[in-house]
Amino acid sequence: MARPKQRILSPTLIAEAALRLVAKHGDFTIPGVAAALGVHPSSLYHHLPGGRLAIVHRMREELYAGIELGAALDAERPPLDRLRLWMRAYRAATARVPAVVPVLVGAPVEDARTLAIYEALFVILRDAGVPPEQRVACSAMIDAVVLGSAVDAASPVPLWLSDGHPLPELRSVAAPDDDRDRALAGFELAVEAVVAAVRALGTA
Amino acid sequence: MARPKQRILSPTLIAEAALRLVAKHGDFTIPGVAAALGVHPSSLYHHLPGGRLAIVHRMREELYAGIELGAALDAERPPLDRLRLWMRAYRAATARVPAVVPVLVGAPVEDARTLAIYEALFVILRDAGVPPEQRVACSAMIDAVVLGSAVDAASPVPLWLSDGHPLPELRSVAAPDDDRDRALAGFELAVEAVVAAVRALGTA
DNA sequence: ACCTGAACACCGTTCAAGT
DNA sequence: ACCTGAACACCGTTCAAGT
Repeated sequence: MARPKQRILSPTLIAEAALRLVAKHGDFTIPGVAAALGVHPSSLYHHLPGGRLAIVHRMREELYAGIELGAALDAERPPLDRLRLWMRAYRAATARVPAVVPVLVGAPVEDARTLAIYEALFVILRDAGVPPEQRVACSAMIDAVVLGSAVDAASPVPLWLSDGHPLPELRSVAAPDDDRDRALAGFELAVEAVVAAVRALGTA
Repeated sequence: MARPKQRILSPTLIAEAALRLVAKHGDFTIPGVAAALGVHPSSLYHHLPGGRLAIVHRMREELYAGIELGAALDAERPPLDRLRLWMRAYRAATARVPAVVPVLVGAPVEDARTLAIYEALFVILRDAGVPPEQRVACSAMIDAVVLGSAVDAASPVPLWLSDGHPLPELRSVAAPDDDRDRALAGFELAVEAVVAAVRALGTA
């Protein structure tokens, strides 16, 4: 059975399997992905010769494939509205598999799909009047807020809050936060903070 | 030479060696740390029985040992001023070894030193009038901004900006940004955005 | 073209053995 | 108490061999 009758692998299948593993265990391994697909580890290299890094690239592409930029690209809308839409869409896509963020951080953005998303952000920043020299720093801030919020929404109460520490203020907030809505509220708060910062940059 | 005349290892030495490796190569390994200290990998386990995770905990502690909270704890000062000081101190400490952020993200905060830093943040948020249910989300936002900025300040121009992509807005900002000052300006911008958000939360 | 199976270098961890 | 050295399970990757 050296060669099967019909294809049993593809870059997409590999990336999806890896995403499932990350969603379940917080990380993935080559043998793990292979096992999930009923195949030997070395088989993966025929479809993604770049090895582990190539898989990570594909995971990002897969994750952001479903993103709906639509209205965020509409030049008729006010730029700050488009910024809100962009942040929400990006966050929602990330929040589907929040555990993937630490995995993605290790690899640079290279795929066309994700680059197009950032291109849209830079168009928005331009239209909002942000000076060119500030746009990279600005996008980094936005990135941090969006990815940070996505991770936060999925993580349970931080460990340092869960048992009796001698730090009164940390303890006092330990009780709540099983709530998904609250994380979302935190995100919307951050969105408005970012919008205010961008507005300030655009009018200065 | 099964046992040396005088101690050649300690948790602090191990953590410092690991930090140096991360600063240089972006990551560390147990054999790497051992080699840097002129010792065998298994020796490390006598000082940090928790293995790799314990080393990461110690690295965080070491990194934040030098942090100067001072004025950020001064109850006389306006809370929002203290928030600014807190963010700058936290960011400066992180920026000493920015490459460590991806390593730290993988391990929960458990050491007393770092917990005390977060305790201070929660005191500031309380004094600023942020309702208890919002404080965790709020601290996550602040975390994302601070750590994101620290990483950003040390990374070169993003890869996706460095060569000719067919994405005009991304290309148009490719030129600048060898500058450390600009990243700092981006951070100060983020600080003011966060301060505005916290102020809004505190007065609502 | 596509999967197997053996092989290699490497990492994290354990543990008996030395002093 | 503290370091050695051998050992084990595991991971990422390569490559000749099969169909």
